[in-house]
Amino acid sequence: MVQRIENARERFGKAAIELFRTRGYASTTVPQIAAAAGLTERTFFRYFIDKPEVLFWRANEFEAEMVRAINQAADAQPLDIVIRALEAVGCFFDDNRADVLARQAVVAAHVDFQERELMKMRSLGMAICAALTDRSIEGKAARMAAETGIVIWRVAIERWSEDPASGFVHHVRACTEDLATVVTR
Amino acid sequence: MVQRIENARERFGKAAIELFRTRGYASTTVPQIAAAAGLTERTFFRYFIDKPEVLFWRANEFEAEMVRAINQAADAQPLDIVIRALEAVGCFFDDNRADVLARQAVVAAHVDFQERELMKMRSLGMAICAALTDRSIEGKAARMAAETGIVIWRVAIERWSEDPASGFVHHVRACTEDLATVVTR
DNA sequence: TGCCTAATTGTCAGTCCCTGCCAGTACGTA
DNA sequence: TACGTACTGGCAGGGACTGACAATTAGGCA
Repeated sequence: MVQRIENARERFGKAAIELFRTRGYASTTVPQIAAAAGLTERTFFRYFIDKPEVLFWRANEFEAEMVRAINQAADAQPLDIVIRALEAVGCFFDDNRADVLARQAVVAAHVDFQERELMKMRSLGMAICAALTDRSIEGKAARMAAETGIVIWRVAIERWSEDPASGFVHHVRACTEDLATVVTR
Repeated sequence: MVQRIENARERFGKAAIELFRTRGYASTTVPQIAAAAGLTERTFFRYFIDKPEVLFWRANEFEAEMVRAINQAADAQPLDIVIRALEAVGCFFDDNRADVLARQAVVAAHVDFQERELMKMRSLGMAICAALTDRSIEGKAARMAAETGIVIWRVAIERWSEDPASGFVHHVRACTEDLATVVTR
């Protein structure tokens, strides 16, 4: 009766995004997701701390990649290190454009997901800041570079979503330019 | 038996922050908050869309003040307009330091509140961006100035909380300096 | 082969958040 | 008086989430 399931996390994730897309977030219950994945509600809550987390567990892996990219980057000004790391990791978007857009559509349609996405962004910013200070970059500069990097990241993703022609790196650089223009006056 | 209550929102708010502070967020139930406020659970959910919102309903008033300050500001570069508005509105912090710190301690201690705070920040950023474009500031510059303003705002509040000596405006200006240093390299 | 342990899943009961619905009360207006 | 509007209480119920315990599987070891 009880048998071990391979890739339970992925199965929950795929079932959830499909149900959220077709029926909406609020009218999809956790038991429904579990049934579609061939598991139970109780098991769902063993893999995810709550309902929205089912769409965000990959973000943790992404954060680790960003930290690794910062550690491996050549010495430079703080913000340049962050931007290079963004460019290095961001190729994922160009390679998986369809999946990313589908997930973004679901996230954009439900407040619960937007809240969670903001928390992941915050976590990413703190991780970037910590990685910079580990490179013996002064605290205030590290913090500002991390926060600025998150802003560039967010706006670049937004523009990239609406522009099928240009790659992600292009938008990162364009955003950096716009930011510099606004800040230096 | 049923009598109209004056300032129900404020009563809920005060009762909630006191209970959250003493017993913690998770172990404080909505019926407990309602009882402490002399009202019922059902009425609580008529004033607040959910449990965390009881600590954030003032943020909406604050956002309106920011928009007003931007509308009334003299012509200048986009980011300067935002920063002047922050300085104009931010005196509230110096005037209510004790209350602000008490509320911040509760928010910092519970994830639910941090999520909600990030959403309010996002909403504030969008409102600032809209107010700037209403002043016929170009879209990309408005967006970047708004996002940058939010970063300055967040970091300035953080530093202000830990520094009883300096006023809020001082930290806004210091953050702006740090940001310019990081961006211009 | 058989036993033991750890890890995973299912089952069940229970708490809390939040909502819909109906009834009761206060207040203003005609 | 009659009526409408706004506010509140009470009750029932669904859905999110947790704790405790049982059942199954996988793997190590004698």
